[in-house]
Amino acid sequence: MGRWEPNARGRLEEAALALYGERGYEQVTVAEIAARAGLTERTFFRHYADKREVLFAGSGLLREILVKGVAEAPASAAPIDVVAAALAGAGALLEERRELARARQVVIDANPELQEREVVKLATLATEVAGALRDRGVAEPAASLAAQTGIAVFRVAFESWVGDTGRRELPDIVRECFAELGTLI
Amino acid sequence: MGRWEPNARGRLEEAALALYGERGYEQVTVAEIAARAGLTERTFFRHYADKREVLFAGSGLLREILVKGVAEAPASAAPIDVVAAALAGAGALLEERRELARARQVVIDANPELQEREVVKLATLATEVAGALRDRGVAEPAASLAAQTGIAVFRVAFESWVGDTGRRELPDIVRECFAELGTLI
DNA sequence: ACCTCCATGTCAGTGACTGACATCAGCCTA
DNA sequence: TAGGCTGATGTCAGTCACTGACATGGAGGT
Repeated sequence: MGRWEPNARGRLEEAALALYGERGYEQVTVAEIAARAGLTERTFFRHYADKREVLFAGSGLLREILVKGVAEAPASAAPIDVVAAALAGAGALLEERRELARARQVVIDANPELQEREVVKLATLATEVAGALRDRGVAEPAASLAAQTGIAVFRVAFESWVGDTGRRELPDIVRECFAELGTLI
Repeated sequence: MGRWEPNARGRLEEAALALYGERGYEQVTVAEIAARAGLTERTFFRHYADKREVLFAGSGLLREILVKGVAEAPASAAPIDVVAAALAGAGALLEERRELARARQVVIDANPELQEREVVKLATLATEVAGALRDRGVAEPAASLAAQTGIAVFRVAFESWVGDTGRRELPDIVRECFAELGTLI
């Protein structure tokens, strides 16, 4: 085995979520998170660019699923349907990690700085989905419009899912919201 | 007259935009902005919550125009059309301040932290537009969907306007993008 | 046995941001 | 007109996020 305990990143993420949940994001110092993970402050910043990022490590996986989902959709599908299907797939991932996703969201909803980062992550996802659509041959501004709109719909669906007590599953809610968008326009 | 030069906020905003433009956001300290405005660092933070916010003071005005536009739309109009019209009105405001808006956007586009804040401001606008729609009797999730979608369209239109060399006017571009969204869905 | 790698530790610094208290022109009131 | 109150600003000391430079020592290869 290694010189140090394995999975430093995982320990940092777990420690951060726990401490943020217990005392609130602002009341926790990076040094405390690192100490709880058995590491030093300096090491925290080698793994995460800043104090917020430790909560958003999972968004890379979401990105992969979305981009892959868009890329692998049947060539005949309309852009907005491609996006809707990919987002339903991403919803399935979150559905699997329901507990974690909710605990995380409670922390984020309690702090404006974290909300800021969350919104940015979603905007980044939209940009990347638009790029994946262009790779399929979708022209601008249709690609950006479909991607931005799709992410906007996903935000609404996610919010509903997190607030819900728990029967309905996220992929279903996503599909319902897209259907409702169709009736709006 | 007062004990100090008037319009401290205006001087701070002007100094910040100039310095950010000259040397880049990260290379400028708050103390330098304050000095250029003939003030101290502490006073800067009495006017703006943080170093970024000085670039976003105008978003309050945009908010008022949007919310007012939504509230005063004819009762018969469909939610998405109400949002489109309000956003075209907001576009007219930016069209008036074209020079300032462009200089500001150049600075923002050069720095991720500022992009972060910008995205948050837009998301906040979306939330407030949704609230204004609900005040008109629009139910959820239609209100949030129309608002989020509308802001998404506005982002696309604004981007096109800023990148454009200058003939087309923002309100027109906004209306065109909404039209194109209609053909997409 | 030696050497290189690399995740981590250590330490000193910069700069954003905050709380507590001081200052003092203008205004209000007696 | 004297005196007190207000509010925008200054001053100062402090915390903490974040960074650069250098040290350390197991693991794995040669």
